[in-house]
Amino acid sequence: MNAGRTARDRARAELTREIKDAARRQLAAEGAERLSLRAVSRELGMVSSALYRYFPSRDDLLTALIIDAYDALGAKAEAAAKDQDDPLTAWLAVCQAVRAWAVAHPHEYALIYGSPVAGYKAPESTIQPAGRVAVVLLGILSRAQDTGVLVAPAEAPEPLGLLAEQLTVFKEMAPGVPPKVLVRTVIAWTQLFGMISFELFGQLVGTMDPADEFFLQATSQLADFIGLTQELS
Amino acid sequence: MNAGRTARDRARAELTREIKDAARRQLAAEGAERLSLRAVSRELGMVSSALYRYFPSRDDLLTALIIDAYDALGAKAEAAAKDQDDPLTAWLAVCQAVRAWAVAHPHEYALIYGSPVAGYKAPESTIQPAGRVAVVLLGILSRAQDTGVLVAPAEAPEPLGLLAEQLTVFKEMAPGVPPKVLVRTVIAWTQLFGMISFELFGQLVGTMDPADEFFLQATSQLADFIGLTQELS
DNA sequence: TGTACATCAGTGAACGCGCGTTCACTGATGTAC
DNA sequence: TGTACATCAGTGAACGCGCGTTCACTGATGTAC
Repeated sequence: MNAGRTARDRARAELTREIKDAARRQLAAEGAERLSLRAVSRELGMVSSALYRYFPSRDDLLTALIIDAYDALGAKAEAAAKDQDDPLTAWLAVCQAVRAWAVAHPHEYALIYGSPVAGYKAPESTIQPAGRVAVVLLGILSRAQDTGVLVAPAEAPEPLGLLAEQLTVFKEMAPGVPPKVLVRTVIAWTQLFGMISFELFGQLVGTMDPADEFFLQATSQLADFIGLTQELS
Repeated sequence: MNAGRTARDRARAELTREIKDAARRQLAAEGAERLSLRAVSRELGMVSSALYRYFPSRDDLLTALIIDAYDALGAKAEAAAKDQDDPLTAWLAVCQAVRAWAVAHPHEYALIYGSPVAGYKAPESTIQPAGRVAVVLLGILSRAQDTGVLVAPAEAPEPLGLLAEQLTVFKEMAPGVPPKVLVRTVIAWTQLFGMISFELFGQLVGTMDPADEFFLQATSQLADFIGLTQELS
């Protein structure tokens, strides 16, 4: 049926996609700061004002790219988690998947996890896609808890006060997981992206570069840190 | 005497400083991408071409700002370390100092630890200042080793292969510290900046923001992770 | 101490560039009857 | 099925802006004798 989908609608959807693709190519080549509507329109053989039929401003195009980037990364993370039954293996697979995507799309990674773009204020619509990787990680924890392979480290301190309150969101997403493990998960989460940022932004050059072994070692130790143990088979 | 220091020399040194200060103010207000020679010259009441007597290009001005930022941060870290005898306390103090500087100078932080500036290639002269914080952290480890408060965690795996080789640089800077502790130190190092970047770049909004307690908790656990124990008094 | 020359700082105009956004327009596509 | 009107996509010109960098210049500061 395709109810109500006219040729115009289809053309519009396709061109919207083409614009985003061209913008993404520029992003990959030049970085977010250099992304310009005029250059995108040039690549598409259109006049620059025509883009305003599709995106009301440069910022809106940026927002679309940001959401797409979060979604692309989130999808990779979700796929990696789904392929693995064992939580520990899943954890490592997700970390690898996140890094692999980042290495393959450094400018898109920088767009979402690097310094904020000058003069750009991320709208609310980016919040949900931004959380997808965290949701995946918490899901793994939750599963580990259910299957009994999550062994809360005895030496981890119990979070108190504000810190305990701030965990509320995570508690709902990973019910049953002890608060002290949740704190460590947040630590591991920041660690994961910290390493990737250091690698991509050149801080490891001269030391841990290439970072493959270091990354594997670090994410393994992190899994241990949060209490993910080997499945008893 | 001031041998050979003419009035011209002094004027030159002062104006160079004023240019950098004005540039830093713009950096703080607008971010690195928006930093422009013309705006700097305007603020100083000079004509834009006059700046070329001081910096041969915009990139050279950027390089100067980058080096200054690394040096400012490095100085804070060194000062924090020097004020503390106990390695564990020193570790926490350095982490706090690094974060405090970053929070106070978010755009300078972004300049050195955020996404690379488009079209800018950092020259070699930035490498040494960039390493100062790492040197401080390794120094603390070294001191802890000497005073016997460094207890290498039994469960930490021994690094092998490439990873072990990549530690060479660190081994020289912290002689005697076991390789497996060095690996964890690098992990902690990336963790430190990962958390700060997440905080400054807005990834913690809605969860761990404000991050004071989380940061303190995380850096404490990191100290434990690398094997820094309480001084026996 | 005084003079002649060299060095340097800052000026002002110009070059050539790219950008985001607006606006009145033409022609094609869609909708209601 | 055909017609009348409304909606939309894309054009082309223009506005107003800011940028980095070059260059020939004038006047002040420094140096050698």
